[in-house]
Amino acid sequence: MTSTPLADLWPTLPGADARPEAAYRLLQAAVESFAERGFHATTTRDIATAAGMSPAALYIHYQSKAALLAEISRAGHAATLTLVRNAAAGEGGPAERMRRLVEQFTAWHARARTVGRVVNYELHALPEDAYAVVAALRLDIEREVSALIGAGVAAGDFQVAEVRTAARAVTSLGIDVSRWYTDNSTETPEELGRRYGELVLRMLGARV
Amino acid sequence: MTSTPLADLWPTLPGADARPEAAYRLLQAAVESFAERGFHATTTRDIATAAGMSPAALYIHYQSKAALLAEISRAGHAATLTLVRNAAAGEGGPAERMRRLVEQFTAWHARARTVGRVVNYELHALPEDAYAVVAALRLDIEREVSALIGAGVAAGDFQVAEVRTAARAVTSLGIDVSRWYTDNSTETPEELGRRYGELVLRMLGARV
DNA sequence: CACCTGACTAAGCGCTTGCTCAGCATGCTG
DNA sequence: CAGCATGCTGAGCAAGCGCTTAGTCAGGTG
Repeated sequence: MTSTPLADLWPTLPGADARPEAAYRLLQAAVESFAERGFHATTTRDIATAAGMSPAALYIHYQSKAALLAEISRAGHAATLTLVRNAAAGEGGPAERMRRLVEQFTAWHARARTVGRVVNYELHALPEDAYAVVAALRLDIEREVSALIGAGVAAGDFQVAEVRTAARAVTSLGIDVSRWYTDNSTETPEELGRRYGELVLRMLGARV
Repeated sequence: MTSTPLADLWPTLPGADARPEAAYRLLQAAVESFAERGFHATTTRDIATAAGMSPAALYIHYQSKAALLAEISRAGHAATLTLVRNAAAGEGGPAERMRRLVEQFTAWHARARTVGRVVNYELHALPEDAYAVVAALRLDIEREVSALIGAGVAAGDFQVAEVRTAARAVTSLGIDVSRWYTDNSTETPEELGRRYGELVLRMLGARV
């Protein structure tokens, strides 16, 4: 049972970057398992069994268990950065763009919470080179949010004492959603996004 | 190198609930290791070596590796609940009490970030009975925050659409601090607490 | 038909894991 | 002094780990 929009991250249709259906099933199984039990508590047998194959088949599609994690983390971070960039670069003033950013950032972390957990809470298990790639993406995300808050302050739309602290708070709220959101949560991802958008604008001192 | 105030959680001085110095050293080593690598990536040899003994010595003081985790999680949650209760029950109106709660909650998650990480991100590794104990404490913490927000709304001091969502946001901000705060962070735990207190009051629509 | 390729499995290797146990030193008690 | 409890170690066991290897089989190509 998953509500993770994995197809958004890894195209299943034939194409340049398409991968065999078996490789896709392994990714899906790894995401669910890493999210539920963590990387180190997940065995290659868990992943392979959930994907309907023997453990050896995993190594035809991926170099190692860590390579699977690296691929999930990279794609998840890339998708998040794209989402943030699109929202921040859209139409409207800083407040309108920030509202859209928080709405989508929050909804994504609720909807794709399994990917979100792997992305945010399994960083320490990444091999060094994969971590470097991902750390750069995280920095870009943080900078994008900081820049938008800075623009709002410059325009007189926001009032914050410290831009970096405010940016931390905004991203924190979204990231932590992937930790606590469950299938039983009464709010839909979109409802939660709208409410968080409202809370964040007030937090930033926006005149609404 | 730790700035975790472990002595607050487990008394080292002689007394009713005092434990041998060796048991305390094991706790300290386990907290650091679980926080940095996670429960499953930590070996009993890691913990024992960091505490300056052989792996076998661990089992004189604790039944298992999981029992160590359970003790850390229980004590950490109990301390957090006490902190929240004291802040919420202090002097002043809802806004003043909420400011104090957020300041202390935030500062604790920055100062004791290693304990905080174990408390918030290693729940899935807890044995079932230990998890039940801890889940009850978490519910109490959430209820305490919700009640304070509810009191503020009733008094006309806060304006929030959904008390539960607002409570989630408030606790989320504090919890997530233990994920990102590091020794290199420029803000002291107390500074961060004050800034977060300010942000939260605005988020709750307090007239400040 | 023979031949090849690519996806896959059964079996298992070398190693690490959590944990146990026999034995040793220390220091308290009668 | 003997006797014993306490805190600990060195050695190592059974189980489970990530990953490899040899081989199977379906399907495409000449």
